[in-house]
Amino acid sequence: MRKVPEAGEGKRGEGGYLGYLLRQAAAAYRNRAERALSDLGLTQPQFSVLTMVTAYPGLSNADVARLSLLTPQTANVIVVNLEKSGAIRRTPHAVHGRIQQIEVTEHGAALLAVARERIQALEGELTDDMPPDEERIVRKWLVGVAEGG
Amino acid sequence: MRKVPEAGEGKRGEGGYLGYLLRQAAAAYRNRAERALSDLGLTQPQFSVLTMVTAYPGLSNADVARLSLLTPQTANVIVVNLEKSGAIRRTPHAVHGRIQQIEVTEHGAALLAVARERIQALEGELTDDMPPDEERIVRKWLVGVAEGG
DNA sequence: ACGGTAATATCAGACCTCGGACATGATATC
DNA sequence: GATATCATGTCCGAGGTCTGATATTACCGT
Repeated sequence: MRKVPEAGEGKRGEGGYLGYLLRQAAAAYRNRAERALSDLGLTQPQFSVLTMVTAYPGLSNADVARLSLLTPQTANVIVVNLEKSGAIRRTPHAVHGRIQQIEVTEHGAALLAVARERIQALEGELTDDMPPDEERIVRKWLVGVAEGG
Repeated sequence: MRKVPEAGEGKRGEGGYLGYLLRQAAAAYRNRAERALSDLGLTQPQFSVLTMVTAYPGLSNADVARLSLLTPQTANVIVVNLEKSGAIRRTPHAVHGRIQQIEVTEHGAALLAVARERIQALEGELTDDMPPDEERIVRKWLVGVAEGG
């Protein structure tokens, strides 16, 4: 056979590109999250938007996009899929004719309650064997990267 | 107006879900990377695969999938797009009739040379104002998450 | 030699994500 | 009041990522 490194090794160990490690870590966590939510028919972004809309009822699609740091198009896809599955409802704004206000349905609230528990369990695994000061360092770094620093 | 948190704030500050922070950090970095490579017609995953194939010529699509921790289908999409743009070439394996071996073209090598510099500049920004021991903590955490721990 | 198992490539469908484009409605400027 | 500007929602296209499914080819045990 050819001499090829092991899966996950090569340039992908702790010495590789940080951007590469970041992408793989995010993909791996996303996989776990979606597997944990698959029987609920929820994806990770849908869980995220559902959480947000529950916390702040009446958001518009554009609001969701801004809060999620997503584009309006992307937010729209997620919102449409959540609406299709009956987790949320959209009604035209009373005053501003063009705005569609988003509300969580009872079905959506029930879904979120179950999903939240599972995600929090996964969250715990992320910091299981890590001292609090290290977790603080990781959080600070992630926020810094997200903000573009 | 309604009382709605600022973009990037709310549950998304340093106190929010780690999984959420991870997803946003990865998305933000990916955006920066793709903007840096956009005039080359390369995406972040394409850069990644191109780097890998350059390091280990003759890989098959299945090899790339294993090394990247991706599914063969996903790897195929990236490889097909790289082939379409002329950065790589696929030739049937001399012995194993079904395997398609991947090679970097001269065009691809030139592309990679330019792209690598830009990505390394971005890499530097990721650790700019961070002491080495913190970087080590972050790297260790990312690898742990990617490995499913 | 044969038949089962594994590996490879690939098709189809779904979702997330972006950039570009456009129409409509709200607001500000003159 | 007319016009410019901006916000909103939405359509289209491209790329990446997954599951599920299928055809072909290589390998191996009997």
